[in-house]
Amino acid sequence: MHRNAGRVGRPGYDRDSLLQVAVAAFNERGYDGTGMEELAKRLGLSKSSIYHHVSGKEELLGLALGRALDALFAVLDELPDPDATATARLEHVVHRSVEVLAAELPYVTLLLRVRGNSAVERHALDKRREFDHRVAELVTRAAAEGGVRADVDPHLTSRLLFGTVNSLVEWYRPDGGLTVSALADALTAVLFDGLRAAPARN
Amino acid sequence: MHRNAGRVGRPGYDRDSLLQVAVAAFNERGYDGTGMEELAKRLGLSKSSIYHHVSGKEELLGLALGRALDALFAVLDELPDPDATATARLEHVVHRSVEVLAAELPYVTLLLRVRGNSAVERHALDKRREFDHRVAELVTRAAAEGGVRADVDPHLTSRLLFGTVNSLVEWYRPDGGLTVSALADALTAVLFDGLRAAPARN
DNA sequence: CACATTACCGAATGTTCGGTCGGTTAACAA
DNA sequence: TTGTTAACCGACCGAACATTCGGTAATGTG
Repeated sequence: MHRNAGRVGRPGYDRDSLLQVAVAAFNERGYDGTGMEELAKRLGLSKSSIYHHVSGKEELLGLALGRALDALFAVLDELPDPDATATARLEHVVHRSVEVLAAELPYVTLLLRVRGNSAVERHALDKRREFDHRVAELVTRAAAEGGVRADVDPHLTSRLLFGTVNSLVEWYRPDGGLTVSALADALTAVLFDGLRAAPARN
Repeated sequence: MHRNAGRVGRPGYDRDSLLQVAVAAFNERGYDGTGMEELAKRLGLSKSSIYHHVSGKEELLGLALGRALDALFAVLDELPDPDATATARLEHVVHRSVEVLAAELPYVTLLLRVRGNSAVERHALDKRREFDHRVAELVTRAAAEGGVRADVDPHLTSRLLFGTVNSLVEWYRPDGGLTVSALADALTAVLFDGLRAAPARN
């Protein structure tokens, strides 16, 4: 829990392990519903000691949201196979997003609950909109090349797609016997080939 | 806004229109992030006047959650065509849930964000679990009769299904040019027949 | 051992929170 | 106009809130 080995001075928390505990609390009680007292109790620290590590509650939130956003944008920036169709690339982005969501579950969970009550939150919302926009572009290209059904608007498709992906944070727990890759496979299978489909046909 | 015509005494808010304003505020800033002062400002009332209509903030929440839950459970209790397959019934429940979600959007939105910080919230969570359980049963029966792909676990299917439906509250707005029935049709089409599918084949 | 460095704590700050209370104001009915 | 009913308000309360500050405790290093 306390992991700052190899440094000078009295040992104790580093920012990352502190952040981990804080984010867990934020996710359980909500950011506004979590007091610094509650964080202190979980950390086994006094309230005032937290301010030695971070400037305040809001910085904790900012660090968490930044981590989630970085991980998600990294998926979009993975350089695609130059020969791949937009449809294949879309499928890849969905698949990888599920993996990232699972790997950074608490941070992404917090990100998806932000409402815009402060500058930090509004910045995160802006970034999310940028992400959505880039996915919608990809869907549009996939629809144009005929890889995705034409009777549904690409923007709607994009929202359904990532609505489903994002909804995973509401129930998925990595220790529940369902592996990340199995989950990602099932999700892409259902979304791309349908619930009614016989074993896939790609 | 003030609608209590035909009664005796000084006119003013009734509980329903008050609730409507409160729930809108809760959805914008979060329940914990919304103070009674903020509610008073939106209502054009003083803080203390709110307590003339409801016992407190928590009753407001309880009324809203109850309304959402009643609407959702009513869908499950709609008596099915006795000849219908479980698959058809499942599709109907999904379709109707989208309609209810749209009709009671602010209340359902609030319901889906509850974290369990109080007795009222925990009761709502219990009810939601009951709802999920009844849907999962339906999926299991649909899978048993071969109407739904067998290579995905029914519980997972159920979660993906309602994950997608519930994610609508994050973006759907009834005034956005997309009608409820068009939305429900697109959603059921994508989920049951897949994103890749040519026009349906049921 | 002493020194620098880092981690931590108790007590207090001003502010905001949800909620209470006694009294006033506006409507309708008689 | 008077009585009844319901709606509303300003002032206030204790508790919880995030944050500050002066000081103390534990470590690695010389």
